[in-house]
Amino acid sequence: MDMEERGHSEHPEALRLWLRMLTCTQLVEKQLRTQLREQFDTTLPRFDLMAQLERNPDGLKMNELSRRMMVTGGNVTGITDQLVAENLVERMDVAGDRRAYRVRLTARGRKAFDEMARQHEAWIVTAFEALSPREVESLHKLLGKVKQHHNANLKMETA
Amino acid sequence: MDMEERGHSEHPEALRLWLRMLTCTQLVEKQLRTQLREQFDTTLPRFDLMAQLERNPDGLKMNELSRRMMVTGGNVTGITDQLVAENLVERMDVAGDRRAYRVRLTARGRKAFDEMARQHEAWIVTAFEALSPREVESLHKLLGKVKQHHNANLKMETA
DNA sequence: TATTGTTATACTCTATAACTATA
DNA sequence: TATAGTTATAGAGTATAACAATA
Repeated sequence: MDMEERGHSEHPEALRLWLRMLTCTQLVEKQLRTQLREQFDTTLPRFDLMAQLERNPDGLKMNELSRRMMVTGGNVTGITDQLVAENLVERMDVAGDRRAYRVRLTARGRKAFDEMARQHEAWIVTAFEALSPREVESLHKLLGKVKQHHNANLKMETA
Repeated sequence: MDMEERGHSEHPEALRLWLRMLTCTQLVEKQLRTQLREQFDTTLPRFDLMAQLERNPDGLKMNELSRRMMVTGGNVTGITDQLVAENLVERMDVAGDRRAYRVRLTARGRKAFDEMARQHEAWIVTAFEALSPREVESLHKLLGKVKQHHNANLKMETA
């Protein structure tokens, strides 16, 4: 039927779960990309970067953006360049460190983002409307365990 | 902290859930890509294609692969070409339709895939080991609702 | 020396559309 | 005309590594 056919034939439960999770994420993500492109002529990474800045009105340094978006620095430079060219974000000097910038939304960027975010939220609500509030909470909690476990493992490797 | 900072400031529950789900998927997927590349010099789409064939020993037509992998036909051609060049899959003629092929694993491909699938399975089991069997089942079921709802919506649009 | 950020580059993945050949 | 598959192209998305400026 779809991606869930992937994997080894023994198909333990964790594998089945992963394939289904991947399918769901891809379904939603594909829809988001299409709609962001069609309705706002933008992309998911651009939306992500602006979303990070919306939550940090004082701006974020490039390396902070890089870490939060989980991509390498060079990519953040590229996306930021685009958004600066469209006057949606701006690079501010950081007092005391002439190497660094603080990137933040412009007034125009904030306005543009608010509009996109409203739509984005509606798309997401629709995508999960089959679940009751309790189920949404339950799913969120279970995924929290997965995430926490992953981060714990990362720390062990780094240490 | 990470991607979950994305989104509108009101952050209804569905949005929080989506951001967490996206984070989890990306964490696992990034790890899979890295390990597939380092240990087997391959990629996720190549692995996906072979996994589809492993579950269909008689092979699949190009358009069937395209649908199951959720990508367009041209891409399947490209990935198949690579795998054919490495003698991991082969294109068989379809009796009665000279336009179509049936793609299937070669003996070498099956052997290579089995090895990868074993590792892949172990990675996935590790990724979800924070969850009890009951929790895995619960997560699987909840995501099933999301998937089903999405497919139901698709059908309505098509009809 | 280490860090911040940029540049340059290359590759994977993807969609679109035009194309060939069969049906 | 419609379908199976390919080709060509363009763009998104990403990682790597070399680099400049500053700490």
